[in-house]
This record gives sequence, structure tokens and C-alpha cells, in this order.
Amino acid sequence: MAEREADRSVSQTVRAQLALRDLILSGSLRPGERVSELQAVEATGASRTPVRMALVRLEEEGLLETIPSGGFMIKSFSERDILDSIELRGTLEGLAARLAAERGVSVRDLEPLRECLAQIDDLVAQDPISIEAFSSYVALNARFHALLAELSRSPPVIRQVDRACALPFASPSGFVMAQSALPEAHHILLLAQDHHRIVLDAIENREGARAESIMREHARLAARNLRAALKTRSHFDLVPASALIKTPSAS
Amino acid sequence: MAEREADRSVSQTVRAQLALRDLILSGSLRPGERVSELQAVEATGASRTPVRMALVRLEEEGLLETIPSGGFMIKSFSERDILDSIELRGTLEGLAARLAAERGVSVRDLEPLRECLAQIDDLVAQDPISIEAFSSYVALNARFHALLAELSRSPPVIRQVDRACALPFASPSGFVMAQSALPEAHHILLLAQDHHRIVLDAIENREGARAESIMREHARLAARNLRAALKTRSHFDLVPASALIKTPSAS
DNA sequence: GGTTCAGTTATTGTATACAGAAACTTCCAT
DNA sequence: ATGGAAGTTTCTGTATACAATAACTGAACC
Repeated sequence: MAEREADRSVSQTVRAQLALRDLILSGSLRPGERVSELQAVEATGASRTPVRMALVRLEEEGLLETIPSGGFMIKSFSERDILDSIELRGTLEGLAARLAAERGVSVRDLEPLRECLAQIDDLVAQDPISIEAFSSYVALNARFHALLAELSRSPPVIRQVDRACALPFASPSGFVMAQSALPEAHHILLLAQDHHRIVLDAIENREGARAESIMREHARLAARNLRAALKTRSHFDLVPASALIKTPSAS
Repeated sequence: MAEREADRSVSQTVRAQLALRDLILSGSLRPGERVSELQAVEATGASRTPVRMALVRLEEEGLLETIPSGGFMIKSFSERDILDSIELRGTLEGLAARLAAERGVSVRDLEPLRECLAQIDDLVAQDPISIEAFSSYVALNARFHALLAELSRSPPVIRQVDRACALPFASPSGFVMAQSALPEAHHILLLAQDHHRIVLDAIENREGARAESIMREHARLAARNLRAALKTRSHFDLVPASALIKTPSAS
């Protein structure tokens, strides 16, 4: 039943996938909780078939896992899983940066990256950074990391980096959200910007090993901050990322 | 073949996925070729719904890609894509080895690995290695690499390593198959065994950086051999033909 | 002869019906 | 009251029907 004709261009499957992902990331569903098909059908408005396809895709994405007896449940991650996922992302981004440096990129290719950095600079200029500026930062940061991966010009590598960033807490901006409560937030942002600048310089100068190690270190900064954030705020429920953004005073 | 009535315990989806994967890996379907649902239904015996789910999973696995107008096609890889995938695997396996070393593993944990190595030693003892011994080697080698990834004790890392090994040409034994025609095949096997031994020693002695770099080098050996095999362009009967396409993919 | 448009075919995306299984409830017996 | 068993209920897995769209074929017109 076509109740709404919004977004007729996109398939029901994609729409269901987006809707369910938002539902998971917003924290409406707790880790370990079973996600019923009927419930998903009701939430998305699509039929069972596209919902099922969306669930399969989300499982491959790492947000869900199959229940042996049947169906899917929200995947739950230990603190170590989360930290390992960040290390993983750093490793993959390091590989991408090294490949970019070794293969060589033109100054023209670096231009959008530098532009992105400049915009971030504008944002972090204000010391007590506003909430709106913060979500802009998140978007720009994600964009920078995506562009960086693409510099490798290697579809397999880009693909894996994307996968690694799909987990909300492992995403390049995940730590930013988690750290928003930290007193030294501004200092960390500046440090991250330094990393960004260094990696671009390393790539430009074809210093592959340096580009790689700085990206690894960059991820470790994220891991450290996340750990600190987890320590200060005792609530450890998977860091519902978008929730942290929208409602900074949650819980 | 002859797995038509087997395993009624597993779901149709899984069976279809296995069957289709074999079909793709066997080279029956050329890269870029569209894989029709009806055709897949006929080949697997399952209905459209499980076939469709299997196709989605295989796409996430990297063997298929979606056609914008609808449906799926066999993914095609350029030579560089293949080499990059091997480098990627090496990077991930390096991470796994490093984590294992840093975290520390008991001698007991290493036992199955060493047992595996001993069995491989037995196989490579014969200089002109037989075909049967070769397929045993492939299985044992895959097992060793899988066990090694598990030493990291990190589900996210294990997961990604598995993914990276899913591509047939990037799998740890892919190069073995490709190199089977090479004159220096035996020498290469011995070299690979050296790598295997070294990485275990490094892990046992908690030398994380060494464990990591040796696994990277190990993958580069594979890449080099594959490149040599591609150059000579000898028989690729053992290697999944769909991988070794000569089409210089656009972009 | 080439190009375009229309009719036809085939294939995908979606919805739904059906069967089997797992979980929950209820009732009986110890 | 508690444990177990049977019935019920809900859910998933599978099959299939239907609709819309993309691809193909053929013919007519330029």
C-alpha cells in the first residue's frame, strides 16, 4: 500500500535499510535485542521482503547479527571490540594514506582535502565550540576521511575503509562525539587537525611510511579519547552516536 | 555437483549462497556478466527469495555488484585491484599478528598452529609436489591463516581478515594455485613456511612489530608470485578463472 | 539504409500466502 | 507449589503471484 509517495525514486529496500539503520544508531534498540521483522515492517512501512533484504545488508554491515534459531538481533560490542575497531580503522586508513603517497597524487587532487581542512579550521577557531559547529565538524571530518581514502585510488581499499567506518563508534567522528563532554575537547580538535595536515604533507612529499603511521596515530588518539569519555561518563551503552549529537544532555 | 539433496538441515539461503559462490569461483560466469535470478534459481533449486538473499550476501562479500538498473553482475577486477587486495590482506593479517603478540598467547594456544605447520612441512618435503599434496597444502595453509587471525582474539579483526580472504585471488592460498606452474614453486613454498615459523616465534616472544611486518612481507611474496604467474600466463586451471581477467577495467 | 517509435517480452522489485518451528502459556500431575 | 507436557501463538523461512520497468524486436518513416 503506497501510503506515501515520498522518494519514489529509491527502492523500498534502500529506504528500509536507511530507516532501520537510523533506528539502530539512534539507540532506540538496545544491543542484544531481537529485531522482529514485523516490528521492522511497521517501522519502515515496507513489506517483509525488502525489510528482510535490508536486515541482511545491515548484518553484513556489522550492525546486526543472526540469531541461530532465526532472525536478527542488535549486535553488541564490548569495550575492547570498540577499541579494536578503531585500531582497525586506523590501520586501513594508514594503508590508504601510504598507497596514496607511494602512488603519488597531484596537487589538484589534494585541493578538496585542503579546502575541507580550511573549513574545519574555521570551525575550531571558536574555543567553546557550539553544538551546531560541532555537527558541522562531524560532517566535515567524515568528508575529509572519505576523501583521504579515495586518494589511494584503490577500490578494494576504499571499500574496506568504508566498512570499517560504518560502525558508528569506530567512525572517524565517533570519538568527537564521545569526547564532547571532555574538558580538553578543543585541544583534541587542534591535535586532530595537526594530524590531518601532516598526513597531507606526507602524501604530497611521497613519504608513505610517515603518512601511514600518522593515520594510525590519529586513530589511536580517537581510541584514547573514547576510553577517557567512557571512563568519565559511566554509561557505556554503545555510544549511540547520533543521540549524543542531538541531545548532549542525554542521561 | 551432487550436492542437490545434501544437507537439509541448512537453510535454502545458505545452500544457494554456497552453490552460487562455487559457480562464480569455478569461472562458469564471466566477470561483468549479469547473473539472472531465474538462472540462479535453476542452478540452485531454491526459490527466488533465498536466491535473492544469497545474491545480496555475495554482493556484500565482494563477488557481485549491483547493476544500477537492477539485478547483479559478476564483479570484475583489474590486475591492480587484485594486487591491492593482497596488500590489504597482508595489512590486516599483520594487524592480527601484532595484536596477538602484544596481547600475548599461551604456548597451548600456539600448539594447533605448530601442528599445522608440521603437516605442511611433511607435504613440502617432496620436491616435485603432487597435485593431491597441493590441494592438501591449500587447505592447511588456509587453516593456518585462519588460526593466526584468531590468535588476535579480536572479533572485529577476525571478521575483517575473513572478508579480505573471501576474494579468491586474495586468499592466502590464491598465490599457491597461481604459482603452481612456476618453476621455483618449491622454493616459494619453503620461503612461505619460513614466514609462518617466524611469525609464530615473533608472537611467542611478544615482538609485535616483527610479527606485523613479516605478515605484510608474506602477502607481498604472494603478490609477487601472482604477478609472475600472470606474466607467464601459464595454465590457471586451479585458480578461479573469474579472478584472472585481462580486462583493464575502466576508471 | 538508418533511426525512431511502439509493441512485446523478460526480469526485477514488492507483496503476500503458507508451512514449519520456536517460544510462550496453560493446565495437569506429583 | 513446582515441574512437565500439550496446546496455542507468534515468528521466521520459503514459495509464488503481481505489477512496473527495463530490454528487445520489429516495422515504419525519414
